[in-house]
Amino acid sequence: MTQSDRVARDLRERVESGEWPTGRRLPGEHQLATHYGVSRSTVRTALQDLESRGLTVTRHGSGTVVVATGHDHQADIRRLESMTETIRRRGLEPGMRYRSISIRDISKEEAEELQLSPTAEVVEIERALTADAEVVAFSYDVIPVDHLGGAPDPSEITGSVFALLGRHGHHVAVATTELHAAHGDDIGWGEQPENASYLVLVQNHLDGEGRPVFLSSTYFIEGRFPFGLVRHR
Amino acid sequence: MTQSDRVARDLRERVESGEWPTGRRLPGEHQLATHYGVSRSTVRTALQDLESRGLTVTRHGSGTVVVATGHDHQADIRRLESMTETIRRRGLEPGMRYRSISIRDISKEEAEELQLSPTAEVVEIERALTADAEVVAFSYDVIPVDHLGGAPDPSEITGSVFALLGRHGHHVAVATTELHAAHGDDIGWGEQPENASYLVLVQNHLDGEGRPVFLSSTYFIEGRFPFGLVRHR
DNA sequence: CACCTTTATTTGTCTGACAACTACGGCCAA
DNA sequence: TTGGCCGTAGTTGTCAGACAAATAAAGGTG
Repeated sequence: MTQSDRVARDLRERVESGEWPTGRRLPGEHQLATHYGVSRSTVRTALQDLESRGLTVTRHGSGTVVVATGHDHQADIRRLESMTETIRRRGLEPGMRYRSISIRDISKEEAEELQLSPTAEVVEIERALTADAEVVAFSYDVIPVDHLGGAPDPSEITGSVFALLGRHGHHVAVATTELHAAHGDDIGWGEQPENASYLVLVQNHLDGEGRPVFLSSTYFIEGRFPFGLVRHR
Repeated sequence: MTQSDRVARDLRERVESGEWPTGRRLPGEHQLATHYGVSRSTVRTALQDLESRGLTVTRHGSGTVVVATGHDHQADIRRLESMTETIRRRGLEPGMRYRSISIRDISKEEAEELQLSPTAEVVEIERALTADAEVVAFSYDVIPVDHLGGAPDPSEITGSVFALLGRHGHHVAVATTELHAAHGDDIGWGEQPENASYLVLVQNHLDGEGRPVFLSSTYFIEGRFPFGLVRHR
C-alpha cells in the first residue's frame, strides 16, 4: 500500500460520499498535495487512478471534474475480486453449494490456455454461488492439480478459489475475460429459474508474472446480480 | 494529445505486437525515458496507462511485467467509442439500417436520467448495426431534441450518434453502463436469428462535465461480436 | 543445504521550476 | 448593446535531479 494508494482511496471515498457531486471541480493538485501532506506527483498518480476508474476527467489547464460518483451498488466488472468479496461488499451473505468436485485429464484447449502439458490433471469444481441463500450464479472452475500441491483433499476445497490458491503460493493478479450471453435450462441445476438468461464470464486468471493459474466460466442469472462499469475514452 | 499519450500508445503497440511476450519484463523507466527522449515522470504516466488497461503489472523494486498482450481482436468493453469506430477497428465495414426515427414526449424515467424537464421532447432512433453487411446488434437511442438545436432534420441523422452530437457541441466523455443478458424473438426485427441470446449495454452518456447527453440500449447478438476485457485488482 | 548479509537494480516519492493550456474579465470597436 | 480581442491568473503537463524503499541476485557462513 503506497502513499498514492492511500490518497486515491480517500479521494474515491470522498467522491462516492457525494462531497463533490457530479459536475463539480475538485481542488487543484497543489491544494490537494498540501491537504494530504504529500507531493504533487503523488496526488497526480492518485488522480490518474480515479480517472482510470472513470470517476473523473482531468483536462490540461482546466482541472479535474467528477463525471460519475460510482456509488451505485452495482459490481464494477473491471475490478477483479473473488465472488465472495463481491457479494459481501454489497451487504449480502455469500455462500456456495457444491455440485461436484472431480479430478480428470486436462482437455487439449485447457492445456493450451493454461500452458501445461496435455497429460496434466485438473480439478473441476461445479458449484452454485448464493447471496443471502438465493442462487445468483453457477460456476465451473478448472484448476491444475499441480498448483494445489498434487494432493487435492476435497475437504480443503471450501470458500474462495482465490484464497485456496493463495495458500499454495499462487496469487491471482489479473484475469483475461470474455463476455457472453446464454439462456436455456441446460445451464445450472437445482433451483435455477425456467428458461432464464445468463451473463457469462469466461476467464483465464493470471498471476503477477503473467502465468496462467486457473480457468473459470461463471453464469450469472440475469436480474439477480447487476453488473456495471464506467466506460471512457 | 500529450507526450505521455504518445509514449503510452507506442508502448501499447509494442506490447500488442509481441515485442515483449506475456511474462516478460519491460525495460526500466530510466531506460525507456532515454529511449523516448522524455523524462521519467512522463514514462511513468504512460506505464500507469498500460497498467490501468490491464496489460501490465508494475511492482515496487521489481519492475513492470506484461500480463496480457491484449491483441486478441475482441472489443475492449471499457473503452468508450462509437460502434462505427469499434467495427472499423476490427477491420470490418460498419453500416446501419434505420427502422424508425421518431419524436415523442420524454418518459418520467428518461427525464430523471437525463436531468431534464418532464415536458421535454426526445428523438428516438431504432436501428440495426451491421459489420460487413451482417447484423451484429440492435440499438435504441434516446436524444433530447434540445441537444440537436431543436430542429431534428431526419436527413442529418446519419452515421455515428457521437459525431451527430459533436456537431452540436456535445462531446461524450464517459458512459455509465449496466450489463444485462436477454433472449427472445421480441428483440430486434428483420433478420435476427431465432431465439437468440443478447448481451445488453444500457448506457447513459455524459460529457466532460458530467452532464447527461443521451441514453442508449444496445443488444449485441451473441457470438457475432465478442467483447473482452482484462480485470485486475 | 539453509540462512543471513551485501550489493546492484528498480520503482516510489520529493522538491522546485518552467511550459502549455484554459477560463475569465476588461477593453475596444462595430 | 454586442461581439471579438487581449492580457492575466490559475491549472495541468513536463522536466531535472535527488533520495527512500523494495526487490532480486550473488556471495558468505553456520
